[in-house]
Amino acid sequence: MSESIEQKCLAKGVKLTDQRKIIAKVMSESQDHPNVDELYKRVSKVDSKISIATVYRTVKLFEESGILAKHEFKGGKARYEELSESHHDHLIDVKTGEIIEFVNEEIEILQKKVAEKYGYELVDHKLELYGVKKNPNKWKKKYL
Amino acid sequence: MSESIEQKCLAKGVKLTDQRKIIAKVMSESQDHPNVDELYKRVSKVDSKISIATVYRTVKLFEESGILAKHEFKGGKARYEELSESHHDHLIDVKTGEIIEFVNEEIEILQKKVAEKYGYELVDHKLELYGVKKNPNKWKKKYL
DNA sequence: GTAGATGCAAAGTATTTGCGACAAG
DNA sequence: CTTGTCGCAAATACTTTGCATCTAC
Repeated sequence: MSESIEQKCLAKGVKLTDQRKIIAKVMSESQDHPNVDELYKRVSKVDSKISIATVYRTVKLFEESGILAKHEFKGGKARYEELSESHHDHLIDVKTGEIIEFVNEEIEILQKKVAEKYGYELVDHKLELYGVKKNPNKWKKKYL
Repeated sequence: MSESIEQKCLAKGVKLTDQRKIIAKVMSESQDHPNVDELYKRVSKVDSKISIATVYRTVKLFEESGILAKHEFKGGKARYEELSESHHDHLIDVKTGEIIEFVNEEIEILQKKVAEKYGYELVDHKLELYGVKKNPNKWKKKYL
């Protein structure tokens, strides 16, 4: 396993309070991409006295410290996930909201090239694919 | 030139009021990607009685009708642009906020492939590159 | 001990909506 | 005519902030 969020905080000089430890732990254990409300709910189960203001302040701090990634998917609330060493992008199922993480090195390279073509150094990017699940049972159509 | 926004409204059965005509015209003439506030300002110059609620309602309607594209660039307000037949993505200068439109067919194809790999049909996507302008005057560094 | 963090409630920002008056087809 | 739109102000949703208190280092 890689560095824990707590370790990252120490490394970046981010003061480790009880609240931050709890939020860090909850995020670490989250396999999905919770929004602040959802995160607040999960955190509240551990310590019900933590305020939502602290959750907002903490995710912002963690994001600025490169510990969490913030995503603003189409028409939804901001969602967060732990930033890992391996970069990935997202494929969102528009019907179910399910999120699939994927890596595509070719696209990464092409993005860099596009930026360079215009005289820019790529510092960040956002790639989101929105799709609907293909029906593998084509035969069903025959009965409609 | 391609179809005007007014023509598209007729084609889609969107009722053409004076307010919508003005908003359509202002958007057509905008070469940038205005947010609602900015659009409201421009529209107000033509008819100061138009309310911002109407501007919000109209851009939403136009977006749903496939007439305008809505963008939610990092940490900013939603911005709009006229949807043209030629799809493009955006490269955003993180220092100046300048937006460069680009087309990259290779990336488009790869995106489709990624979606297919996971059993999805791509219905939409968002690709935003964030960059800083490279300094072409490398010599400057010598004097720092 | 002190700079910075927290909880609370209030304020901010962006956007949506209820409603009576009004206008397009 | 009738259905949908407009302007207005109030409401909503999400996020930030001022302030007094508390805590990690």
